[in-house]
Amino acid sequence: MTAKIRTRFAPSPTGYLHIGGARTALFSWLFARHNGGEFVLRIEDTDQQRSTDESTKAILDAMSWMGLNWDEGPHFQAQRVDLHRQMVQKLLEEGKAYICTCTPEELEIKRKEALATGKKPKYDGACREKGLKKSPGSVVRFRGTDTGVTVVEDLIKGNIVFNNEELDDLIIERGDGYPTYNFAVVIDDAMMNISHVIRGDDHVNNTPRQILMYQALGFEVPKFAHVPMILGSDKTRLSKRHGATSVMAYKEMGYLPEALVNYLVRLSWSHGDQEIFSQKELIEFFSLDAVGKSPAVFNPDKLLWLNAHYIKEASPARLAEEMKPLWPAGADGSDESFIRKIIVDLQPRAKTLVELAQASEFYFAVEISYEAEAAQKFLTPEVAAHLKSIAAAIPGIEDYSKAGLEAFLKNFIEANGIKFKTIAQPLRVALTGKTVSPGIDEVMVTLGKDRVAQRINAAVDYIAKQH
RNA sequence: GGUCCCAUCGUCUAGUGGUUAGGACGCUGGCCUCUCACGCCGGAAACCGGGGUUCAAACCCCCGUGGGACUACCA
Repeated sequence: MTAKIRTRFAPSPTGYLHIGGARTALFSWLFARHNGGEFVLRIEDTDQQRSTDESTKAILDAMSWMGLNWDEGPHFQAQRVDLHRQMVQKLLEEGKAYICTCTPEELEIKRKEALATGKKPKYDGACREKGLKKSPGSVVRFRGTDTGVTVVEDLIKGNIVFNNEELDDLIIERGDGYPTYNFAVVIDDAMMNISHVIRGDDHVNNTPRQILMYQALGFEVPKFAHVPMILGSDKTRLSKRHGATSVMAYKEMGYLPEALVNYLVRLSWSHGDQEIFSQKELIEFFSLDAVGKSPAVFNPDKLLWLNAHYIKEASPARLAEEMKPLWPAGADGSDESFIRKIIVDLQPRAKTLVELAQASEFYFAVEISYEAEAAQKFLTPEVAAHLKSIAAAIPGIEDYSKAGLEAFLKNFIEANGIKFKTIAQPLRVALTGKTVSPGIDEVMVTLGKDRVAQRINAAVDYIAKQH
């Protein structure tokens, strides 16, 4: 029997959850779920300077919002330093690591020199054979090998071969006594029995050194899968310059989590020609075999399209819930059936929840303010009489439904010998103040008899005043 | 500079030796129509270049070119 599949997401709490990190987390989560394995969350907070509790919370919130639930954790790496130090000690005792007293300044000078003379800017091994003892500010380095090769058997990229001589003697314990990332990550992944390390491919160059450490420590080497990065429109690493990169920023802009998830999963992953995936389908279909090797450019337009799709598909009840904090200031959200109708009217037209909220303003308005051009063009004396009689007839309509209203309007134009076009826009402006809105009948049903009659009469008054 | 990775429409991608190179976003023509959306129908749009291998290469190999990552006492 093979060991249980365990994946992890290990963000460092130095900011918000980034789109790229979220996609990596999503793949990791899907892989675990698809295989009936476990997904663990570990916060890599060994950088005491930059890590904050606020960031940790923000990352957890974003994960939850996206529905990426974890089975274990969050573990905090900083709480495990005793363990890390024990392992450092073990390597030291076995001669697989050594003390180094080179200062960052010295190293920086050597690096620059090497670069200037066209040599490799790697650690020169100055302290390697000195057999130094621990001293204030000294660091511990992992002793590498100068011969042989290390091959990374990557589940996405295939085998990658590294010459060991290219690999630095990495610092594994810093001057402040804290472990460095490359060491802590190995210890933690090994001790947490992570079977598959799924992470961004910016880590591939670290992997051979990590493999050497697994071996030095006598740990089993996990499987690796390095997922390609997400790039901005100019094909450089996605950053703020390309727009919002924080997951929660998309929530605030009115995106549904399933839209973001669906969008992100299709970056470097595909399942034939399918574009729309439910979470269930994702878990069913996801496979690392179908993850591509090349980086993907983040395309906000497609994400927006997916969001519009999911808004259309969402149940009005669900949207009513999502919309609660978003309605325009002063809007009365207590009338549930009114809210529901507004949502149904606007659903096919809104690309984001924020857009839906903006488009809803006229429904709630106590008094309609007309767009100047709209009023000038459509609220004219010619249509005043028609509007007046429609307003007068509203209370008497028995079947006040979309169908009933259609019949009423049809009847009305025929009786008056006019085209529907003659009164459509004037009615729209009277009811909404704008020339663009959901269908007249839909708006009338949603607004209800009283508001409709009142608004049309207000328009009639307006016309009288203007002319 | 060194090491490593990558390369099909503008973008996300399907494709694993023989296809009219398919789908999606965006763009665009039309239909629907009370406006705007939605929806439907149609269109333009790609195999980075050069060498091989082969009867046959988008697919395999090599070399270029281009892009990216890493090269910290960050993760």
